Amino acid sequence: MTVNAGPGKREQRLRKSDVTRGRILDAAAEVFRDKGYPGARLSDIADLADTQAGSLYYHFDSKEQLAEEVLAIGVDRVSAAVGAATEALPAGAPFADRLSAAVEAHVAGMLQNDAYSAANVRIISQVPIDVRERHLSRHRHYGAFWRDLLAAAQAAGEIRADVDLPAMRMLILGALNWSVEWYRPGRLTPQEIARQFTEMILRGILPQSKRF
Amino acid sequence: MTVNAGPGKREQRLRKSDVTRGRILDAAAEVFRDKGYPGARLSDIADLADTQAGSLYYHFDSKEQLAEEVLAIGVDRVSAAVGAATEALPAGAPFADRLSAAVEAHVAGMLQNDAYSAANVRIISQVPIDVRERHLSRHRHYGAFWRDLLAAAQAAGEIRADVDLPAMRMLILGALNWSVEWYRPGRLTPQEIARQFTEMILRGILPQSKRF
DNA sequence: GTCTATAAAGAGATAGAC
DNA sequence: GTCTATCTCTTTATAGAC
Repeated sequence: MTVNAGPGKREQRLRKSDVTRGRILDAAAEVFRDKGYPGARLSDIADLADTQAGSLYYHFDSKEQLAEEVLAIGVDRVSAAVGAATEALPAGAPFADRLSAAVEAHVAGMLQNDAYSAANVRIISQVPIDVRERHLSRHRHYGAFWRDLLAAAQAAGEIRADVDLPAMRMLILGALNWSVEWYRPGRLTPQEIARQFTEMILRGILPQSKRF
Repeated sequence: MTVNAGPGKREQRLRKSDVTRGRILDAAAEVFRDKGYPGARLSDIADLADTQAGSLYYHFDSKEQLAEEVLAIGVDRVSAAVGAATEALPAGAPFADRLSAAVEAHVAGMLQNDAYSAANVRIISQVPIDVRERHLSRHRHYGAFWRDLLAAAQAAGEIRADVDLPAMRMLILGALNWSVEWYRPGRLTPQEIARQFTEMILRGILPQSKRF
């Protein structure tokens, strides 16, 4: 990061502009998550960020650009969290542990961290086509993490050979992403949800006696 | 159904009004599925139904009412299809068969039947609160089918006792509903997707040697 | 940098002719 | 029953004061 002479003080000091910009982005993520892209009004975002709709345009060019940044942050954060969680495991850790760590980090991103990752899954299919296209490379990057994780595991004999990996990836990510639609704080915690999901994916739900 | 003297001909004959109304509903389901509730314009729906935006109001009071009927039809149809598929099985059919039939019927509703059920999952979280509340009883009715199916199976020892049933229901329905977001005709057919999902849920993905 | 005011466009909904 | 025209309201975006 380049040193910045700054407005009076030393370097490092956050400019007021950046703070406000961040507050607006946070608000946008929350509103997008709750109302979707077309349903989110700039006035909703401004209200939540304690400013006026017109003032947003000092920091952002358009609603589209706001969505684009929320999308990027959302996938980057969940990607980083999931990557960090799996890389923290010992080198030769079994697939079951890797899956468990990845699932738990992804669920946390959806349900208990900031709103960016949940907003991402909510609005990705609703934003204008050009925004979605510019977002595609980041999206694929995260998809590749899962593809690689599963491919390595199947190659190592840790996933049955007859399991279709794309279907498995969609089952897992679908179940995780859908949690945004139904989860409300109360019964199961995000960690418990992650644990239950991981166990079902690994072992299935049949009792020993019925396994085939 | 009451006999209707009709406009000239005998009873039974579909009135022109009903045909048009149905065409508009079909169009609305498709547009809602593709653009979400706030993103769908009445002009989009009118275009697809080969009529004018203003003409919709002869058949429907408002955009909300249109959404309400699409929601109702969507859940009723998938509910009926899933119910029929499971009831077609022999009386004491094992849980694996019941689950397989239910999953296949639900996936078909999402991916290859008309657009109503897919529209339902796309807009349910986006419609005005009062629409959602009026829809709730139908939604719960379908939810109860799955709750009962899983509860009976666990009571009969066909699902491990330590599986959390609400989590299992959300895993299954999440994976199935999310297919609306990623599926494109091409590689796997809806039937193959259903089969892969069912197998993973029942058996998990570990090879025999790694099972625990 | 942020505000207020307002322009410009788009959406749902209504009116009245046919 | 459907169309065209239009009303009204909302929303994104811009302009200019402070």
